[in-house]
Amino acid sequence: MDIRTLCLGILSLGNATGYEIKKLVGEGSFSFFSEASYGSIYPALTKLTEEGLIECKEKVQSKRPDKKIYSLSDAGRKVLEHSLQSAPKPDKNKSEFLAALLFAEAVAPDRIPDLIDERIAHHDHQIKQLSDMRNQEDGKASLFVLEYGLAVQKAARDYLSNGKNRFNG
Amino acid sequence: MDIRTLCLGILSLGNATGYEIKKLVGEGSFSFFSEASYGSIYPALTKLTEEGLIECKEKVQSKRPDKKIYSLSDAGRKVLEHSLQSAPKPDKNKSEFLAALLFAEAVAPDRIPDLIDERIAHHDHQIKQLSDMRNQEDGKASLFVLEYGLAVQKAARDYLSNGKNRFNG
DNA sequence: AATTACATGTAATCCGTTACATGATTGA
DNA sequence: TCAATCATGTAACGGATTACATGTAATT
Repeated sequence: MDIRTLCLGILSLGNATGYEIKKLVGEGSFSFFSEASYGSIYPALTKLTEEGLIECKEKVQSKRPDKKIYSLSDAGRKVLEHSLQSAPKPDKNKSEFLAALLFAEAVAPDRIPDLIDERIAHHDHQIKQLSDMRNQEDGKASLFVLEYGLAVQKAARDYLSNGKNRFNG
Repeated sequence: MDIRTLCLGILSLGNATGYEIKKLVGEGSFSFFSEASYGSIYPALTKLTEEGLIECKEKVQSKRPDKKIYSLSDAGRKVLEHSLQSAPKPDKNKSEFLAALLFAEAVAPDRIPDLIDERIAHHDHQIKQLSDMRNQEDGKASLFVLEYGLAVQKAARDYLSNGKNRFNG
């Protein structure tokens, strides 16, 4: 999924500014399965507007910088709908943790228990974040996706805490 | 983790050619948490050799193209060891499936059950692959990582099959 | 007093994939 | 006979991040 479709999709859930989109993919409900930086979001929004797939309303603010609130147009909705007809491409998961764990066996085995403990803490943190978000989610799919994330995080944490003793002795 | 560290790490587990490294990250035990193409692997191996972090033995073959078998040098081992001391960077997970699921609610809700069924089939396939690999794994960490993958895949599949009915009615 | 949040945008740079180039051998 | 496997490598291209540029206001 390219950045353009990502923007269309996020806007299908509600109007937003570039800044807000960045927050969503950087820390919010999208952050555990997507990512993007300002350097890709802003140009994408400009281009989508030129193409008529989204619309832009400028909102002048006094105590804050002016905003550009984007919304999905009918044309954009159709394009998004069309994109969703084809099968999603397989996930891309890059995990330095798993790589480090694997490589540590040969060159730094003492490091493994720490690596796992830090990871468990990390999962706990993620689980807490997602749990907190759950109370704020609205849509069915939105909740479903968030709980998918929760289920995966919990499984990972449980696997690690049950299995870490393999490296203690 | 950059491509260089990835190569060092893979070579820490055993000697390999560029071709074999590509197979490992593309289909093998690494494929579910890492990725790389020939276009990045071969130049990386050349450069690591120039830097003395890996060594290269050319093996002339008659019925097959000649091979370059790479192995980790002592210097390379130290560099790898050092890399593993710092905390691994957080995972990067890109899932078109989750994005599609989320976006489908607004523009193509009828598509959701299919999306989920295809995903369950995909998880089943992955689980089978990983289970098959499990019997061939050797190292402790190698098995541990593979089973981590299995645990996560199973949790995802179970979550989806238990929850998909939310979108049927 | 200093940092974070708000808010947008561009240019340089990095990094990696895709496509190209080559060619024998084996299995379907 | 045709596709896939084995095997290495480069060049063009694309896409995204990082850093830069700017400035107010709220928070710590």
